[in-house]
Parts: sequence; C-alpha cells; structure tokens
Amino acid sequence: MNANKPDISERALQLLKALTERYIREGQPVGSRTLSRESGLNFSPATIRNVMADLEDLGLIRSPHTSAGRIPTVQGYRMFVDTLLTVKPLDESTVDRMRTELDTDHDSKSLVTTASSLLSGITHLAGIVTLPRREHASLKRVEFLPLSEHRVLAVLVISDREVQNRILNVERPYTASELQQASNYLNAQFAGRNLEEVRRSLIRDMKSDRADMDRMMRTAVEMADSALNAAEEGDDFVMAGETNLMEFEELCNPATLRQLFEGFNRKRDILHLLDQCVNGAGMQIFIGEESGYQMLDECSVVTAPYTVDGRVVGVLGVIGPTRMAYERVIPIVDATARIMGAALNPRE
Amino acid sequence: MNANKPDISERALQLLKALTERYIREGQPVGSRTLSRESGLNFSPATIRNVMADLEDLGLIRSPHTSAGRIPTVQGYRMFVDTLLTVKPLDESTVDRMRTELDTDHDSKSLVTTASSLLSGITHLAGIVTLPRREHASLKRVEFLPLSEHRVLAVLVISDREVQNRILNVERPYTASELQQASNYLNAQFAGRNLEEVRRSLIRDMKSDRADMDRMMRTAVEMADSALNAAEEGDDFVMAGETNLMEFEELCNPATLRQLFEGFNRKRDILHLLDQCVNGAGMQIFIGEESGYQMLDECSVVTAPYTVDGRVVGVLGVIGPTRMAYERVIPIVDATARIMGAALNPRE
DNA sequence: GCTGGCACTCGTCATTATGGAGTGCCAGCG
DNA sequence: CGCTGGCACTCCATAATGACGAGTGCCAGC
Repeated sequence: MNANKPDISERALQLLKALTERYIREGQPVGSRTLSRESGLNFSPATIRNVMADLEDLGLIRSPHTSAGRIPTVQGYRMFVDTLLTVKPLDESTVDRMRTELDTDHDSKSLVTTASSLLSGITHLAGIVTLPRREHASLKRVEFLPLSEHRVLAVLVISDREVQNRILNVERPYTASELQQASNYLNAQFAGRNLEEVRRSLIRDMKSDRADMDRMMRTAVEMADSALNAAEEGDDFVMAGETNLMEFEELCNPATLRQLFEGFNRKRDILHLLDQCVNGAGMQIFIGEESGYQMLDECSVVTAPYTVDGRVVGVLGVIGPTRMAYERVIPIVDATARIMGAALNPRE
Repeated sequence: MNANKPDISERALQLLKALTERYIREGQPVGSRTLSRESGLNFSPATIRNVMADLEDLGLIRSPHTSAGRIPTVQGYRMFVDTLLTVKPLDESTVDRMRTELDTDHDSKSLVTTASSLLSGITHLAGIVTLPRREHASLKRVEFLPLSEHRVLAVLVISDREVQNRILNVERPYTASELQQASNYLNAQFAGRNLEEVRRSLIRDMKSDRADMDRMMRTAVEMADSALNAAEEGDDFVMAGETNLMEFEELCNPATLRQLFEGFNRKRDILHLLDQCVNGAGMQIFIGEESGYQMLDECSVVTAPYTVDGRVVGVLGVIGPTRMAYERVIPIVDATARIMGAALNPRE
C-alpha cells in the first residue's frame, strides 16, 4: 500500500496501534486475549497470535520473555508515532491558561522557566526549554560605566524587557567621559542592528587599520567586542518537573534514575540533543535509543522549535518514558512552542 | 560525671562511639561480637551485650529487628556528634584547592555555585549554599537608563564585581536628563552607604513632605525605592551534587528519593531550615527528624554560617544520610564557610 | 563484675511447588 | 485459504519450606 510498509497488512497495523495504546495506558505486556477483546477488530485470540508473530518478525513488537504478552519495540513506537497516531486535540482551556501564564510581562529567563514548569505540569513529565538565542535580536543600546581602575561595566540593552550586563576587565583606567564617548559612538553606529551583524562589523573594524579611526573609536570597538564575546551565562536550558519521572515504574530503579539525573545535571548531552532540533524541521521525536544517549535509552524526547520572526531561536519539549501518551503530549508541546514564540515576539 | 549523662558509664560511651563509627563506615547493624573485636576495650561479646542493653534502654541505639545488630538512634547520633566525636583535621592540600577555586574573580552567584560544587565534590554528599544577603553591602552607585515609554532600567552597582539591574515600570516617560539628574542626586546622597540604611532613608524621605524636595528629587527617591524593593531573584540558595545521595542504600528507594528531590525543588523547606542557621551560633547539625521536615527524616544536615565583616550574610552546608562521616564532613563545612567569607570580603 | 554457654529469634537465601497468563502449533471448519 | 478452537508447553510470580548464620537474652560459674 505504501513503499515503506510493503509487506504489512492494514490489519497488522491496526493491531499494532491497539497494542501500543493499551501498553501505554496500562504499562503491562499485552496478550492476544486482551487484544482480541479491545482491538475493535473481531478476531479470535488465535488469529491475533498469528498476526503478532508477524509483527514480531518485523521487529515491531517483542515479548519480554516467553509467554508474556508483547510490548512495542523502538521501531514499533516509531511506526505508531509516524503513521498510526491519532492526536488528541488540545482543549481550549489549557491553551488559554498557557497563554495567560506566558504572555504576561517576562524577561526571557523567567519566560523560559515558566514555560518549562507549564510543560511539566500539564504533561506530568519533565519539561525542558532552551533560552532563546540572541544573535538575531537587535541591539538597542550600549552603555559603559566605570567600576574601578580595571573594571568597566557594559550594559547591553536588547529590548525593553531584556538587558544584559557584563563586567569587563580592562588594562587601564577609563574616565567616565571617555566611556560616554565610546558608547555614543557605538550607539550611533550600531543601535538597532542585530547582534550577529554588530559582532561581524566589530571584527572587521578591528582588523582594518582605517585612518579615520581615532583612539576613542578604537577603544569603543575593542570594548564592545569583549562585551559581546563575554561567555554567555552557563544555563543554556531550563528543566522542570524532573521528579515526575520518578512516578514511572520503568524508570524507577536507582541505577536508571541516577544516570538520568546525572545526565540532566551535566547538561551537555541534553544540549547536544536539543541542538539537533534547532535545524530539524519542526517537531521532532526521539524514541528510546534513537537519541543516541545511553541515559535516555528508556526515555522518549518530544521537541519543537520556537520561532521569533520566523527564525528558530530555541527549542522546547518534554522528556518522559518511551511509554508516554504521545497523542496527548505532542499537541501540548506543539502549542507551547507556538505560544512561546508569540510571547517572545516584540509587540509594542 | 556530667549533669547531662549521670547514669551512663564511660565504657558505655566508648562502645556507643565504636558502634556509631562502625555503622557509619559499613552501613550494617553492628553486633556484640564485632564490637568486642573492634571497640579497643577488651571485653567479651557477652559483656558488650549487657552494655548494649543499657544503651538501648537509654534510647541511644536500637535493633532494626530481634537478633540483628544495633544501630544508633537519632539521640545516639546526637550524643556521638556532641560529645564523642574526634574530628579529623582537614588536610592542607584540600584547603588550598578550595581557596584557589573560590578566591578567583567571581561574582557572588558564581561564587556560590562553585562553593556548592566544591562541598558536594569533597564530601560526596549534596552541597548547599545560600546567596549572600545584600542588606549590609554598601551601594556604590545607581544609574538609570530609559528603555521605553514606560520602562526604566535601574543599575545598582554594589561592588566592582557585583552589579544588579532591574527593570522598573513607570507611569510616565522620563527623559534621559531627568534620569541623569535623579541618579546624580541619589549618588550624592547615598553612595557608599549600606543598602538597608539607604532603604530606610528612602522610606523616611517618602513619608516626610519636606519643603526642600523638588519634583526631581521626589522622582529619584521613588524610583530608587522601587529599584531596591524589586523582588530579589528567585534562587535563594544553590544546591549541587544531589545525585550523590542516590549512592546511599538507605535513601535509594523511589519513595524516599522522590520526597527528597521534590523537597529540593520546592526549596521552601530547605530555606526555612537554613534561615534557622543564620541566627544560631556557628555550626549547626540537624540529625534525622530533628530538622522537623519529613523529607529529611533519613538525612542529616550540617551547616555553618559565613560572614563578611563579622556579620553573617549566608549559610552553607551539606545534606547527606544520617549515617554520614561527621568527623570528615564537619571540618570541611567549617573550612568552606571561612574561605567563602574570605572570598566575599572586599580586598582592594 | 566479667565470661562462656545455651536456647531462641529472625532475616537471608536457595529450593520447591503451584497457578496463571500467554504462546506456538496443528487440525478442522467454512 | 484464512480463521478458529484446542492442547501442550514455557515461564513468571508467589508462596511455602528449610537450612544457615548472625545476633540476642539470660543464667550459672569463676
């Protein structure tokens, strides 16, 4: 019927769907008798068994041991998610709640935190949201303030809700008026242009040895450069509701939990995974080992990028057991990403 | 021999000490035979048993069930910690390491984070450090910058490594020069005075209807007041190494873990507990239920306040199982508190 | 007051028995 | 040819059993 599944009958797919749904709901291996009752198809357990044997041969389901029922394999879940899933439309009241919580006055850090809690609260899984990338945000203004002989405070105003400051270590003392001149120059040059552009211009300026650059300008450029390059603050994403994962039988043994939580704290692996989602088109789902990280072997990750001005600036999603309620989770993640984007868009 | 322990023999105490040490080391109930071998005292198991019966009557030890060995009760640990403990002096290289890690250029947030990781790394428990209170820090300078019609950015310079900014929502637009005047006025008035003092002055100014206050001054005062009162950022303490706690058998069941980690995320209870330590004189130890929080029933908390200019500005410590190596942990927490204080003290 | 001895209590661990759920296969039916 | 009922078989879970060892409490004797 389809190039992807040439040798797999409609009926088998139907059964895979029923089996997966049941397993997600109950968490127990599903037997032929149960499936015969619940699949909707009217076949005897024996028939079901034959089909199940086929599905097992195809690697879509497996039995934990002889004479237990079957559970979906990663490939089984994959097929379920890709072609069988009937997503549950999100009820309007939830959307409203999210919108009101996210659409109030927030700086981006608190927006991200709230979004993360919302995700985890609604899905009862772990929520995860990256901080929005700033490269394409425009620089509204720069100010420098002298702090001490060797330190200067740089204030970068990105929007009227978003301000960053960085303390620069400088070689020599600068007077207040020097700094004032520098920021005047920079504001004239760069205000309103986006950060990435600004950074590139600065580098160009520093390389060129233009005759028309006086000492002040040189100072200004150098200072701006170090202000922009100062390490981004450590937290690249925010997680919430990790403890929700302790609810699930299949994750609840000390070894698994330990690995998982250490991975969360380490952040690096999660970050890599999320980075992949920035480029990938739209929503992405990693099931079990698909993620490639051992700590997530028993977990699935559902992510969606969120955008400002049509440009992807971050990723959000949830982490839960492979056996999560995809049909419920997917629309939630999707909606959250859209609302998040909307909340970040400049309005006034 | 002492009003507190009139009816308890030196020998019994000796045994309590040996038993506790052994239990802390091995994590298994300790029997009379073992104790007879290891206590240093030369008594037969039978004698030891008699003494142990006494200790049990006094509520210092108990057996998990008939015919298991004994383990210390909370009161047992209490007596052990208060009067029997021989603390292990801290080796110099560890202290050096801590000093170099903490004494480098840090703002207070990153200082706290590093201290917390250090504590957890060295003790293999969970480390916990509150952010330093700012009330007694002096205000070096204030600046205001206009952001948009209804927003003003306030920058509070506290030291040359410590800057805070707050976005104020204001009723009407202010011009740059108005704001400049306001900050000039405030700097003249308050620069170098401590935050608490400044806050009090501001309130006094706002209440009084002094004739010599012009509109500019009034603006300045009101703005400074809202800048100072803006909610302190959410994180009041920083934890690290929570996952270390998963190493311990006695904490490692899902229910306990869940309670514990949810408590950590909730922060409130931990915060209350730490608040008690600000006032308490010096190092404090909560053993098991002594803390009064159910989530910590199986844990002990060792804390020490850290000071700047002889004033307590924060608390740090570790959380671990009741069965932690107090004699090692106590000097570590103590040293960390001192080094932390030193690192926070203004130097230049 | 200390000690060795003895009976007793429990928890741990491995073994065994039992029941139930589920499978695979086969023969028969439409 | 596809579906079905029947049947033997496998394997997990649970409980029951017994041996073992660690540890206790108590007592009589030194």
